[in-house]
Amino acid sequence: MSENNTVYIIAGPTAVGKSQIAYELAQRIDGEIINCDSIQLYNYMDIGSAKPSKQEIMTVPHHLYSIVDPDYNMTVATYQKLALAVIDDVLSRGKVPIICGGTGLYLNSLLYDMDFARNQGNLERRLELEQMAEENDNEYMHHYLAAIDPDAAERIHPNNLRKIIRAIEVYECGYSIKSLSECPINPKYDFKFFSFVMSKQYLYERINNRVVSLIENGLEDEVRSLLNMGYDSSTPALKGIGYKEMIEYIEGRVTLEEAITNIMTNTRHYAKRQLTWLNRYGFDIRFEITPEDNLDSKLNFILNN
RNA sequence: CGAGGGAUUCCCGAGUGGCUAAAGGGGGCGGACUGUAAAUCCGGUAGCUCAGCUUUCGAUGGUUCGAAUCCAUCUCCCUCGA
Repeated sequence: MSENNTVYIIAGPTAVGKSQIAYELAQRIDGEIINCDSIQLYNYMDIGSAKPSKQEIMTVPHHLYSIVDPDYNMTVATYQKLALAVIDDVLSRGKVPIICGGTGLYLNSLLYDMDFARNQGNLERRLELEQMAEENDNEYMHHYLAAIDPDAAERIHPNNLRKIIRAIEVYECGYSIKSLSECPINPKYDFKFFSFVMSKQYLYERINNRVVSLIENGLEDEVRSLLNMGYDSSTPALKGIGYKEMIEYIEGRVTLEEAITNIMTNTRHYAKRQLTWLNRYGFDIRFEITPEDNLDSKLNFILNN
């Protein structure tokens, strides 16, 4: 319908207020929001993952929120496929896609022309390799990788078992793990990539407040009901921040107080990793939010860039 | 009041005469990252004019060539007994 291929991206660390910005932006530019948060993809995990409210979801179309159950084996490749399809669908209807979320790798899968189809891997083989890693040490596994795929081995730290195993798995499927630097930007879209950051002090204050409100909003009940559904700490999604700590509390291994401080600490760590990740881009349009900024100042910034 | 135990770097916690600015963990700080990514992993972390010097192991004084480690006194904490 239109040859406009503009895709907005609202990125930033957890708790900077991305969802709200995306929501307001969508209303101004007739946009539709596409989730780029690995945990918000899951059903029944609304409070802990701080999903947009039902009210917001009813007002503006939100895509890829609550689309799989907590035990679903999600991967970037799947996410990429789903998200690209949604982007194209939104564009085809003449609306503006607004990607919102803080999962860096998932964001990369849209921003860059990453071809996951060629790097498949093999789950069964992965289990064998994990077994092999248990019987040997990290160094052994790293040597093993170095023998077959020296380039990958050079890029992966000897202690990063998970990545070593993945690289071996991929190599045995006839491919090689690539480095992001080999990947061009996805030429199909015209990205307007905004990242919102904050001073550590301000961000951490917001994180702490948010954790308190998650608890007040019923995080414990949400986690209990997930456990009642049969999910447990081994379920992939329940390893998310807020969930794993609450499970420890519910199982009596820590006090509520401890669980809360653990959630705060882990969220801060996560936010720091996100900030580090964002620094890699260099082509994002960055807005440093201060306590004095209101929604309008953020929106005007986006609309004027 | 009597008998024991303890005070260690931001926190927890090893260390019982030199190899100790002090293990390990946590936190804080920085970083990496193409199929679990809210994951996984890495590096620093007393100060300085930084291969050298200065300050640090409750406080003060002592023994010793040399002390977080031994001795004395003091302060605070814990346990048991009155």
